Amino acid sequence: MSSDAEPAGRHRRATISDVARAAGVSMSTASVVFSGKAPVAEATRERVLAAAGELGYTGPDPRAASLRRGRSGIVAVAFEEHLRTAFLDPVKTAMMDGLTDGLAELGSGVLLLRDEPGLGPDAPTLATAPIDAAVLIGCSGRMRESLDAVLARGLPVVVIEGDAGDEVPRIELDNGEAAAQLAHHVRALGHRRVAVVTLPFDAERERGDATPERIAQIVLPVTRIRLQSTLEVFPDARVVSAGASLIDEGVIAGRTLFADPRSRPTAVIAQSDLLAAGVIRAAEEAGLRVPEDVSVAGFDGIAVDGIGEHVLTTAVQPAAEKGRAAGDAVARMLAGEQPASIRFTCTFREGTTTGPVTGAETRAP
Amino acid sequence: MSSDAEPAGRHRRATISDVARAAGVSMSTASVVFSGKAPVAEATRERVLAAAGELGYTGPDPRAASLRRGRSGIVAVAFEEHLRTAFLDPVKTAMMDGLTDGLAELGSGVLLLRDEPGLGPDAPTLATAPIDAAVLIGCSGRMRESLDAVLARGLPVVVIEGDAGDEVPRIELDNGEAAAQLAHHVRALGHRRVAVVTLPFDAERERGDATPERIAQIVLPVTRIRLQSTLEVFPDARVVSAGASLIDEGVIAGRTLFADPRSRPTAVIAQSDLLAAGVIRAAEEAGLRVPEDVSVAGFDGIAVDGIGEHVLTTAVQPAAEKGRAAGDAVARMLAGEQPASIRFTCTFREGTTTGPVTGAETRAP
DNA sequence: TTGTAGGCGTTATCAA
DNA sequence: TTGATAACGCCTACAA
Repeated sequence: MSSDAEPAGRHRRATISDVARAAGVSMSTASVVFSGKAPVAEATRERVLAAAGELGYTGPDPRAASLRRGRSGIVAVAFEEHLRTAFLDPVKTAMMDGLTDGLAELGSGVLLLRDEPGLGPDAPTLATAPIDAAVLIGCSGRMRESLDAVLARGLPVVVIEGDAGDEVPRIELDNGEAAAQLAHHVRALGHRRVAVVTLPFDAERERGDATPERIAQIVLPVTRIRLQSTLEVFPDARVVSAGASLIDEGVIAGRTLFADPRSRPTAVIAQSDLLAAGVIRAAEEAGLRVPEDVSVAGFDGIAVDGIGEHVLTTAVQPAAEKGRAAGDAVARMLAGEQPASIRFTCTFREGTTTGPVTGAETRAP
Repeated sequence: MSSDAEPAGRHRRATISDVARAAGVSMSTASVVFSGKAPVAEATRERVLAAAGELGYTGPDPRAASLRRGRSGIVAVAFEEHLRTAFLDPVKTAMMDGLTDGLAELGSGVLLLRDEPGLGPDAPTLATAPIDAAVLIGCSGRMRESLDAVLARGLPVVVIEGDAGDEVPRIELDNGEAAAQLAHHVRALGHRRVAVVTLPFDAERERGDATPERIAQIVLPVTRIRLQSTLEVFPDARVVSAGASLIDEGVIAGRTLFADPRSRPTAVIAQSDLLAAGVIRAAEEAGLRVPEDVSVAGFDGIAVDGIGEHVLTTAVQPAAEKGRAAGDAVARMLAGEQPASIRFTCTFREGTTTGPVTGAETRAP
C-alpha cells in the first residue's frame, strides 16, 4: 500500500513532506494549506487535506514550527510560593483569570512555574523552559536569580506586585495610598489603640508580634509598603504578622490581639480581607462585637465567606485588571515595544466592620 | 572587543556552534558540556563555559532541543471550565497541587489550557500546543472533540474524574460507594424526607429543582454517579441542582429547600462541602438549627470556612493524591507503558452536622 | 499558484 | 575524550 512498508504498529509519524508527496504537491504548498498564509487552489487544498487524513497527519509539529518561527506561544507565569498557596488566594486567582484571558488573546498559553529548584532534576525553569516571555508574581529577593536567567535569555519579563529593577515593567497597586486611606479612615473614627495584622514578611512566614528591627527588614514589597503607610498614621500600632493570607491565619493573629482584654486594640487593620475575616471571627470568639467593640478593616475587596452579614471596610483592588494588564504588557514587549509600568488604584469601600470608637475605649491609656 | 563586530544593540543570539568555535572545540563537545550526557575533560569544559560567558550564551535553545529530542517537557492540563472556576474549587486546587508536584518530578511543566475555542485566533489548544501529554479534568461530552485531537496526535492522555473511553487511563473516585455510604448514614439516623443538592448537571449549569427527565440526562459523570447512588437509598428525594460548587450556590439551593416550612427536608445531602456549607448557612438564616432541625452532609472533606464550629459530615477524598497519580500515569505512558485506571477511595467522616431525626419530624407525611 | 532550497539550533550516532 | 555529520520538521524567500 504505502511506499515504505510500515509494520502495522505505529511508526514514524507522518510529516508535511509525506503529505505533500502523497498529495502530489510540494512541501510549501502543503505547508500553506495548513498555515493559510497564502491562497491555495481549492482542488489542491482538498487533495492535501485528503492525503493528510489518509496518513493521519494532524497538522504541523508545534516543536518544529516553534523552532522555525522562533516563538513557542508559551508564556511562563512564575510564583514564588507553592502553587496551592497561590491559588488559595482569591486575589491571585482573579489575577490569573485576567492574565490567562489576556494571554489567550495574544495567542499564548500559560506555563505554570514555581521558582523552587530541586523538584525534578530537569524540571523546567525560567532558565530552560521553551517560553517567549515570563510574568513574575510577587517577585522579591528569592526570585532574583531566576529573573537574571530570563533576562540573560533576552526574554521579555513583566512583574506583578514586585520589584525587578527599573528595566522591567511593573504592574502594581497604589498600596501605599490605599493603606493610608484606610488608616486615616480608622483614625477619623477616633481610634488610637490600633493593631495591624500583616501579610508575611518573607518566605519564612514567621508569625506573631514584630519588632521594629523585623519590620525594617521586610522583604515582600506589598507587605512593606502597606505597613509603612499604616505606621505613618499610627506609629505606635502593634504589628502582628500572619503566616499567609488565610482566614485561619487571621484567627490566629486575632486571638493574639484579643488575648488580654486590657491591652486589646479598638481597631485592627488587616492587610488582606481574608485576614480581616479571621480577625472578625476571633473577635466574636472573644465575645467582642464588630464594630461596636472593635473595628476591623481589610484590603483587597474580594468576596469573603464566613463573616455573616458583615461588609468589610476595605480597599478594593482591580485584581483581574492587573492580570489583564500584565498580559497586554507581555504582548507589547513581544511586539518590540517597551511598555511603561502601570499602577492601579484601589477604591476605598466603607463597610459595616468599622465604626467610631466607643466612650469606654477612648479613655484607655 | 568581540571578534564579530556587534553594533551595540542586540544581535543574533549566540548559538552552541558559536560557542564551540570560540572555544576551539566541536559542536558536539560543547553540547555535551551543557547536557552533561558524556564525560568532558575539565579543561575543555572550562574553556567552553568561558566562551559561553563571553558570548552571552545562556544554554541550549529549548525549542531546538525539543525538536531534536522529540519532547518538549510540557504537559497540558485542560479544564472544561473557566480557569477561575477551576481554581475557586478547593478540590481542584489540591489536585493541581499534587499534579504539578508529580509532573515536576517527571521533569515536566504544566501548561494550563481551557477547552474553550474562540479566545485568541491562534491560542494554543490541545491540538496545537507543544506538549508531550495531556491531563483532562472533568472530561465530559464537550471535551470529546479536543480529546480526539490529542489522541490523533498520538499523545498520552490521562483523565481525572471523567470518561474518555476505555483506552484512556482514568483517575477517579469511588463516588458511588461514598455517596451511598453517606446516604445510608443519613437513613440510619431516621431521616426519610431528604433533599439532594447536586453539582451542575452540565455546562449549562442550570439551577433549581430537577425533574426525573433532567436527572436522566446528566452529563457530568461525578454529578450523575453520586446522585444515582443517593437516589437508590432515597428514591423520593427532592433534587435541587446548584450552578457551581460554591458556598453561595449552596445558600441559594438551601433557601429553595427551606422556603416552605411544611415541606422542608429533615436532611440535606449536598454533593460538595462548599454546597453543604451554603446549605447550613441558609438553614441558620431560616432559623433552623443544624443538626437538630436539619442534618446536612457534604462531600470532599476539604477545610471549609464560614460554618463556625461545625464539622461537616462528609466523604473525605484524597484530592492531592489524585493529582499525583495522574502525574505518575503520565510518566508511565511517556515511558511506553499503558497504566491501568486508578480508583481512589473516600473516607467517611461523621461530623457534627448530621444527627438523628427529631420526634416532631418523623411524624411528617 | 506552485516548486526549490536553505536554514532554524540541537543532539544522536558513529568513528577517530 | 573529542569531532564530523546527519537528521529533527517546518517555513519562507525566491524563482518559475
